[in-house]
Amino acid sequence: MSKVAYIPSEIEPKWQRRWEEMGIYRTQDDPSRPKFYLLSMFPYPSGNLHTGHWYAFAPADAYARFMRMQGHNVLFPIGFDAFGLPAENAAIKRNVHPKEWTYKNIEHMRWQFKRMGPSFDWSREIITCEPEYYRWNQWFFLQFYKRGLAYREKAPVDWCPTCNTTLAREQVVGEDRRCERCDTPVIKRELEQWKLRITTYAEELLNDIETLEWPESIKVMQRNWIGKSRGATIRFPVEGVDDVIEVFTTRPDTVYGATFMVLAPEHPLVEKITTPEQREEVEAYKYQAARQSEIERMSTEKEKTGVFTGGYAINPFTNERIPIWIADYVLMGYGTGAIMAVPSGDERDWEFATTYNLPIRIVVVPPDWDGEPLTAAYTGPGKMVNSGPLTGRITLGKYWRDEWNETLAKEYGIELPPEGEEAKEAIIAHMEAEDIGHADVTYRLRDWLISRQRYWGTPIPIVYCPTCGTVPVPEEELPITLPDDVDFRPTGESPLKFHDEFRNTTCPKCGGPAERETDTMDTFVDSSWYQYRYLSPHYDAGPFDPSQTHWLPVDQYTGGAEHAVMHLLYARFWTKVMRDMGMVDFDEPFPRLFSQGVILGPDGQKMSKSRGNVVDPDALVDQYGADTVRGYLMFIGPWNEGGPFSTHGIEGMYRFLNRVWDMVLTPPDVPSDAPPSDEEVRRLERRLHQTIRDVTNDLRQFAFNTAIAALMKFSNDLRDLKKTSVVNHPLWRESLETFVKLMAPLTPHIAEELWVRLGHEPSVHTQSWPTWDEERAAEDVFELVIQVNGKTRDKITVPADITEEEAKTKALASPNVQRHLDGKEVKRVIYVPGRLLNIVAT
RNA sequence: GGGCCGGUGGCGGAACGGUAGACGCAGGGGACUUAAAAUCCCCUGGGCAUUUUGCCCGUGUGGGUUCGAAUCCCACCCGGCCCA
Repeated sequence: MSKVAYIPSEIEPKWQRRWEEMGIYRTQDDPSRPKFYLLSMFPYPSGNLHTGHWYAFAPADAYARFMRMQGHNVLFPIGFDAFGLPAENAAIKRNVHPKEWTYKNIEHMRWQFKRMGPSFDWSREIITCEPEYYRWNQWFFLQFYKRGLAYREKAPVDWCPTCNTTLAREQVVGEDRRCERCDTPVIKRELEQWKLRITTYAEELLNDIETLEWPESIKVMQRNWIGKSRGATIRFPVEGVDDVIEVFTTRPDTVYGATFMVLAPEHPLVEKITTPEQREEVEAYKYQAARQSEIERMSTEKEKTGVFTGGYAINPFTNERIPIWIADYVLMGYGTGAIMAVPSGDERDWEFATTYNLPIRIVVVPPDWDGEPLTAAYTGPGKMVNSGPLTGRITLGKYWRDEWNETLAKEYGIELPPEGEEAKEAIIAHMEAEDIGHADVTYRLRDWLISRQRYWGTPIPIVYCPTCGTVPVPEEELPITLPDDVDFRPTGESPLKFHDEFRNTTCPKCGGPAERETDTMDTFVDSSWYQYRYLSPHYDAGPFDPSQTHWLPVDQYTGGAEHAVMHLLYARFWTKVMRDMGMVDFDEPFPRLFSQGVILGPDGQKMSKSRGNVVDPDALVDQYGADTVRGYLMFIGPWNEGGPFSTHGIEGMYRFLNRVWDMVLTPPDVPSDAPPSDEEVRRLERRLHQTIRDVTNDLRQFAFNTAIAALMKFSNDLRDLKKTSVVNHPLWRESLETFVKLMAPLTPHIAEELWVRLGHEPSVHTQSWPTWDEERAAEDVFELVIQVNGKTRDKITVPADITEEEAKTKALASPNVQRHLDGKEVKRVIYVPGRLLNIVAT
């Protein structure tokens, strides 16, 4: 008997071509089926679709195919996040135009994608560097501007004095923060920058997190990133200067312990306050602080440094003179850029006070305080001391009334004071009455700085006119297109700055000569709304066709955890603004998010060229075919966990597909007149229905690994049964066909080929998903585990419908059970139907 | 320092509070072959005992809850990620 060999390189390209010709993945409106919008984060066109991309897209594709077979009208689009720095670096280093570089990469990646056999609707492809796409970035910018959500202000940026340009964060390298191009130490510089007012939505962005079906870890990251703090803003008069320092504190209750103040080095009042004697020292400190990143400045590991300005403030509660210092652990961008320092109630202030010998006054003591001096800051709840009218009150410390619970009460031995009596509540009421300060909330979240001094991005549609000032470009003039004929300078400065034709324009308002903004937009703008563009990628009357909104919102979003904060937060913000503009009627763009894990090299380390552990999917496709690669990646383990790629393990998947091929196509070696036994038919039927059930339930929850295991197990059973006369029963063929349908989402090419070779018309992918019958899946017997005192002493096969009484009788009849019960008295018997019987005896 | 996630055979990993180790890899034995590869069949957590029936240990560590814990609770150790 001749066997047909499984040769993926012959069947895969064939089906990829046929599917495209047949247009089976072209998504059309179809009110008869429930819609399902599945989106995977689109890739940056780096030029190579690596294993990580496969790990992101292959399982997502399997899910798309599964949902389609389950009767959904699935929208599963793809595109490229095509603006960004690498293209520009290639231009500078290798003298290729960013556009050329980008499109060549896209072309190659399309080819790589198609070899994976994904069911993308390519007709909806979007490329963000196309004017027809970024035109709408500009349009959105203008709407934001109109609504006061886009504004320009001076903002500190990393600046390289040699290259004479600002640097993106990733271009600043090393611990001592040098320019990646010329190795010059980078400094902070103030530049006029465009920002989007995401902070307006801080509270909503925070509150709506709880409505999202997202991985808990990502939700936590977003909450932390937004970083809401409750407290109070207090005004401290400055001695000898007609000015006040506003501070935000989360611990207004400790104000009587404020023994000095600290300003951020960039604080505008520093100039005014600094005395002539201190000036030189202050200036030197400001310079070195400007060189550090915020992460370094905020690090608790780092020793606290600072200098005295020579100035004094008045504590409005104690009327004491307290010295004003500057220190880099205070950031200008957070709160008011100034703090009241309470060493006894804040760890960093304690450290600073100790270093510079500043006074420490205890104002809160633990409930069980023994009167000994404290050796560290105490931030917990306790009793107020040395605090004027607050003395003797209870403070909840860093907690607020609504965060307080019994566990905390027990832990600290503190009873919740009546409303308004707690120290923080009392002092806030007092300062509001005296007009010294007020209750306040701050967020760690800052406005989104979108200006980039780069060429390869969306031009910001603004014109600067000497007469009219800042003028938005009228919508009808969009898009402002990027000129192609630009010179890239080795200094890295944006070529737009030197492109006269682009830069020089006329004022839309007065018609006089004016200059265009030459900054371009952060590429996170492109990805903040791309999910809407897929609805109508070439629509030219708006970002998307309003008649297509029935697809929204995205039903399932998938992507890597590296976008947990920035992209996902910006996209949420964008959608909320669009909602307020009346463009969409929901609050969240991605109600459900699945975050895939990271695929590691065979050594368990992150894949990288330097480690030499990179697995090349193209080579694997050549060797085993795409189905094997897809199947293996899904089989490794839970999708959200990632894991090491085993070059041995993939062999197992290849062998499995070969066995399936052989099982379906090689005729059984059983006489065709042998009658099948009822028992064998029943066994086949049971396993068939169990497998449909298991695979379906697994795929529903992205458990691709166990879905494949269930298929493997069934194929093992089928190959056993193939040796029996059950192959002469019609159920045999039905089982093979069902098997092929069940594997279709996971390994689409081999499934299609087998489907057709079984005598059907293509495509298996348009078939409906098999259903199971719980009764047919049911076992008629099970193995009853008999335990004595929780230890398994026997296992007996019993009918599924055995009664508790019968089970007990049989259990007690077991010799091994009797042996273990010898001399003991049976106290009780626990019976778990279908599982076990536990005899408790003493 | 805080938060989140994880720790199960030689390896990747399974396991509604109910037989720990499904499925696969690697390994061992056998069949087929002149031989090898491929393929097929069997075995494979550790230990003890053994003719079988069997017994003990075992899911990072130590406690707890429970008839019963990989699973729930507490403390700790280790690894990863995020925030400081």
